[in-house]
Amino acid sequence: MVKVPVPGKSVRGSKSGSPIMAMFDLLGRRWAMGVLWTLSEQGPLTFRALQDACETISPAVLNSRIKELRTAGFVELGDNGYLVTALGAEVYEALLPLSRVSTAWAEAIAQLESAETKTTD
Amino acid sequence: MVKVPVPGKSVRGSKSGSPIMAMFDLLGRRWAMGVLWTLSEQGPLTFRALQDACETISPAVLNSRIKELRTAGFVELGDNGYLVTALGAEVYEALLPLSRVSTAWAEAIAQLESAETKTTD
DNA sequence: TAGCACGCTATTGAATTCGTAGCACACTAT
DNA sequence: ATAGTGTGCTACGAATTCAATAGCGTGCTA
Repeated sequence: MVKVPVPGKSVRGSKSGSPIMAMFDLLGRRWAMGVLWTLSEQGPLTFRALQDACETISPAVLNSRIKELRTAGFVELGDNGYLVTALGAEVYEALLPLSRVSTAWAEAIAQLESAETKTTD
Repeated sequence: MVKVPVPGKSVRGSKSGSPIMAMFDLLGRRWAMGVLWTLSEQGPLTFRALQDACETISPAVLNSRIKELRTAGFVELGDNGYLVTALGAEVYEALLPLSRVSTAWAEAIAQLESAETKTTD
């Protein structure tokens, strides 16, 4: 039995189960976004290939996340391994802006650190 | 001492600390996205107001998330309570597409359930 | 001095995650 | 048939994280 957040049911952050809060509950778990991201970028991957791609994920957690993402309808198991569904691809697309911001974030931090080195310019 | 993922350092999913993986590590924690979302939508909120807005978050976790989000530079404490920074606002904007997808997701699930009721149309 | 609201911490127990080992199954080559 | 390999996946104990509640220290008001 897997406990997966579903929009419409009570989830963390919303007793009414507003879709965005259900999404946050589902994706706000360790590795959830990373697995979806990796699977979207590196095409169909077997369980072990996916595990390798995630570098440090344990099979237990990977299995949990896969079950959750499959229940949510974001991921499915094909002949060549796991792959994202059409809906999962949409989620991936929705994550792209976050990637852009993360780059800006990294640059902001890099500047902060170089500023520290020269005692605040 | 707070352990916050930072792009460039080793984070979950990437030893090299790729920005997106650092972002996933930071936002992929319980309530992280929910707090940022709530704060972005409901303007400056005091600690307790924010806690109420999140319905079921405990002060310990809220405090942790706030510290992490402040360290990341997404949130700051102003005169009228906590509010998102410019960078935090960008993250919120980047989360908007996810909100749209979550609605589509909710509709897909609603259809699945009504389909179940009438034994697959 | 007694309330009260603020941000926040301490504590204890539950839930989640981690890391490792290994199972059951299928396919292949010997 | 038997050994080897790769598959998805599970079990287990330890470590980490989270939850729920109580309460601290401060500043304000009366």
